[in-house]
Amino acid sequence: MNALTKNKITDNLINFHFYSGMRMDSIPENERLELESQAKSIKVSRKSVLYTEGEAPKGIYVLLSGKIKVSQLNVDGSVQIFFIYSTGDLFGHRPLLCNGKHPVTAVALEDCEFLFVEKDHFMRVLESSPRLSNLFLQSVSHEFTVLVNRINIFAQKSIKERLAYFLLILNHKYKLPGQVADAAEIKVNRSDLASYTGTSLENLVRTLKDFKNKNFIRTDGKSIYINDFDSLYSLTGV
Amino acid sequence: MNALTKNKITDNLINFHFYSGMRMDSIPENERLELESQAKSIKVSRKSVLYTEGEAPKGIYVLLSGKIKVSQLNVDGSVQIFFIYSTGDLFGHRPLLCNGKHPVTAVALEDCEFLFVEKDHFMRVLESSPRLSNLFLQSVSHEFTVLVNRINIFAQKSIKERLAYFLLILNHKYKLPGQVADAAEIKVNRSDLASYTGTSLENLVRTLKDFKNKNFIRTDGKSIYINDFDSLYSLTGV
DNA sequence: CGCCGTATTGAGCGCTCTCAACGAGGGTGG
DNA sequence: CCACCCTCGTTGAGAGCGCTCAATACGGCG
Repeated sequence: MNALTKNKITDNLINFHFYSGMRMDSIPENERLELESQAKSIKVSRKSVLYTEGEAPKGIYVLLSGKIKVSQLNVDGSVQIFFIYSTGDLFGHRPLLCNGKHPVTAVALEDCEFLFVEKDHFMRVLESSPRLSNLFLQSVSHEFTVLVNRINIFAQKSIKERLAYFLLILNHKYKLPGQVADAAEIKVNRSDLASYTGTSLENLVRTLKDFKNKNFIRTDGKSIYINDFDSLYSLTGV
Repeated sequence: MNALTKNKITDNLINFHFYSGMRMDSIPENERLELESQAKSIKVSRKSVLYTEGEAPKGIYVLLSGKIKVSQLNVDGSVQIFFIYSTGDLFGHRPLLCNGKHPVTAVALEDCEFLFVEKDHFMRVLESSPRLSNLFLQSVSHEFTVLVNRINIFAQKSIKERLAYFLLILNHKYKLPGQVADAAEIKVNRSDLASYTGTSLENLVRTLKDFKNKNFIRTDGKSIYINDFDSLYSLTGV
C-alpha cells in the first residue's frame, strides 16, 4: 500500500468512523489538572463491571491502561458492543451532560487502570470553564457524525463488509503506544467480535476464515493481525 | 391499550429512541429572539435539496412547516434515511459545532418553509451565551444515546421489528399540531420507508402487508395509519 | 488425565435480497 | 374524452446470505 492510500484510509476512518471521542490529552492543562486533582486512580480486573445500563452515572472515567467494552443486552439475550475504549479515552461523561441514565454497560476486557472523577467535581469544573464545555460540545457533535455513519454500516452492509470495517477500527485501538508497525495484535475473543460486528459467533468465525484464506488477515492463537489494509478498506465500501 | 402501557411506550420511545434533538421552542427567549432577528424565512418545494453530504455547513435550519428527510447515499446506490424532521425541529447545527462537513443530505419531502440562520450569526450568539451552549451540549449528548440505541436496532433486529419501530417513530412525526387522536396519517412513500427501515422496497411492502393482515396498521392509498400501538411496540422488543 | 471455556466446522432452514412482471393512478397530449 | 406514459405500489419466484442447532477440536488448568 502506498502512502497516499494509507492516509486516505486513516483520514476517512479516524475522522468519520472511528474517532474515540474525548481524550484526556486534548483537555487544556488548567482544566485537566483541576480534574486530576480530585481524581481517584482505580484498578480493576478483567470482567469487572464499571457501570450498567439504566444506572445513574456517578462520574467520568479516563482509561490509563487496559481495554473497556461498552455494550447493551437485548431481551432475547443478544449483546451489541458499541465501543472498545483504550488508553487515554475519556468516557462515561455523556449521560452526565444530559442528565440521563447510562444507556450502556461498561465492562473491562482486560485488567484495567483508570482515573475516576466524581460527578459533582466534574460538573463544577465544566461549569467554570466555557472552554472545556465547548470542547465537549465539539467532541459530542463530532461523535454524532461517527454514529450516523455507523448506522449506515449496520443498515446497509453485509457481515463481510462490517467485519472488515470493525477490524480496521480495532487495529487502531490495539496499537501499542509508539508502535510503528501498521498491524496491531487484536486481542478480542470471537464472541465479542461477533457482538461488535452484529452477527452470530459461527458466522463471524466463518467470515474470519474467509479473510484468512484471502490473506487479508492472519491469526496466531486467538489474536488477529491485519495483513492487507487496502483490501479490507475497499471491502468496507466507505 | 390502557393508559399505563401507552405512557410506557411514549416514555421509552420519545426519550431514548425518538427525540428530535433541538427544537426552537426549547431555546430561552433572549437567545431565540437574537437568532430570529437575523433569520431568513425560506420556502422550498418538494424534492428541493437543502444541503448535500460533504458540503461545508452554511447555517442552521428551523422547520416551520413540511417535512425534511436526512439521508446518505452509498456507492452501490442504496440510500439510508436517518431522520425525518417536522415542524419545530432545529437541524444542521452539529457540523457547525464541530467544524465539520455535512455528513448527510437534507431533502424536502413536501413543500417546506423554514428559518435559516447564517453560520456566523449563529456562532456569535452561541459564543455569547453559555446557557445556549450548554443547551446544545445537553441536546447532542442526549442524541448520542438515541443513536446508540438505534445502532442496536439495526445490528440486532429483523426487518419486521425495525419496521414496527420506525412506524411508531413516524407516527409521532406525522401527528398534526394539537392532534388528539393517537394515529397520525403517515405520508411516506414506500421507497423512503424502505430506506428508513434499511431494507428493500419489495421486502418493505411485504412486511407492511403482513402488518395489515394482522390488523396492526391500515392503509388508505399511500398513507399508513397505526391501529395497534401495543402490538407494534412489543414487536420492537425495546 | 479430565474438565471447561473457546474456537471451528457442518447441515439445514428461513429471512431477505434480486430480478421480473404486473397493476393502479395521475398527468399529459392528441 | 380517450390513449398513452410515467411513477409508484404490489406480487411472484428463486437464489444466497446469515441464522440456529449440533457436533467436534483445541488449549489452559486443576
